[in-house]
Amino acid sequence: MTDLEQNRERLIEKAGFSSIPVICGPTASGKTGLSIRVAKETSGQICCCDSMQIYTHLSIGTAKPTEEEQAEVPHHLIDLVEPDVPFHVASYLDAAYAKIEELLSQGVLPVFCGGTGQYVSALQKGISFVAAPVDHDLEEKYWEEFRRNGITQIYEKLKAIDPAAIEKIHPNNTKRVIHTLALCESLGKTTEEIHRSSLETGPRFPFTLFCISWPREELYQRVNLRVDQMMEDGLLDEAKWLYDQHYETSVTALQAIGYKEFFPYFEGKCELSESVEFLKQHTRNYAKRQLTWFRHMDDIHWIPFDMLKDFTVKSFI
RNA sequence: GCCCAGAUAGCUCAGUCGGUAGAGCAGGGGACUGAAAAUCCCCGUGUCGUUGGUUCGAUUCCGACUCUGGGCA
Repeated sequence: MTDLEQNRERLIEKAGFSSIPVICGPTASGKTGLSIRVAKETSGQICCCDSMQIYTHLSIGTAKPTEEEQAEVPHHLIDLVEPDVPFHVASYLDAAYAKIEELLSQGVLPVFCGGTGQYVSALQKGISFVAAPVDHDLEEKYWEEFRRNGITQIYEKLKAIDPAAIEKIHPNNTKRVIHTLALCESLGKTTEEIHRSSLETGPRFPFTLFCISWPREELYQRVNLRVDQMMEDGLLDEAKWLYDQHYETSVTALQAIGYKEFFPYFEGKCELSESVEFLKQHTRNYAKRQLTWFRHMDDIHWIPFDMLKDFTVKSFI
């Protein structure tokens, strides 16, 4: 019996459902509200699946569930680390699997909710990341080389040790070229070998994915309105706080949409209204990229916006 | 009222020494195995303001008109 089958039986026995629901959707699609309803319907608790809500202090801009929402249903996998602590998919998976175990031991169904396609996908596919992290110095060495000589030699080097990887990575994608090269060198394997072994164990738990869908125009309107609401809720102070930390530029939290857009304003380089427009713009762009992830995921159930209020999860899980 | 500069893609603008045009952004599509709210790839027909003239041919040159900036009264 595989891990997946065993865990499915445990899930049924402990929580009364045969799979873990995952509420996906682009930003501002209504995931939080739906996940709370699903959690209530199943007496479950919510596990966030979001690469920015895991940071403390970043709350308004990341659309983290509010205190009131968290009071309705317990939320997990948010506020895991300070904004300057490195965090990534592998760290997320460790935390997620631990939390699932914890909830199951209490007989509680985890209800996942989030918009980070990479995290959702890693859960769904059951990707195992090897414990040894990539040699940071090695990666830094290649960045240094890139700054001196450009990407060509680095790209050729990757081509020599992993010709198949080249097929999938565009030379302009510096970040990925360098990371892949450092990864292959650190592990002494090709990406194909790394991918194969990462999928050997298969999915740990059965997940059932849902995605909320809106007509594009309406979704963008919702994004614009939500940004205005965030401003009323005090986003600017939160962004100022982050700015004032003067973290190193490599800190991931500084990439969060809803913060970086205000930095030029704090530096007197643009008007506040311009920052707000950029923020709306970037959020819309992001929503589109999220949809690309979800559209191409296997076995995902689409919930049209006008079916949202009648949606119940029981028949699916 | 006069003078000057503009008017070209949804926006900002480039360009065509006369042979019907292209960048950035926006928008659309896509990729994604330790930064992923990141990073990267692909997609450009639009009465070239209106109207006369010159010309085989005008978005391009010339005139008038309209509108928008700026200046002078």
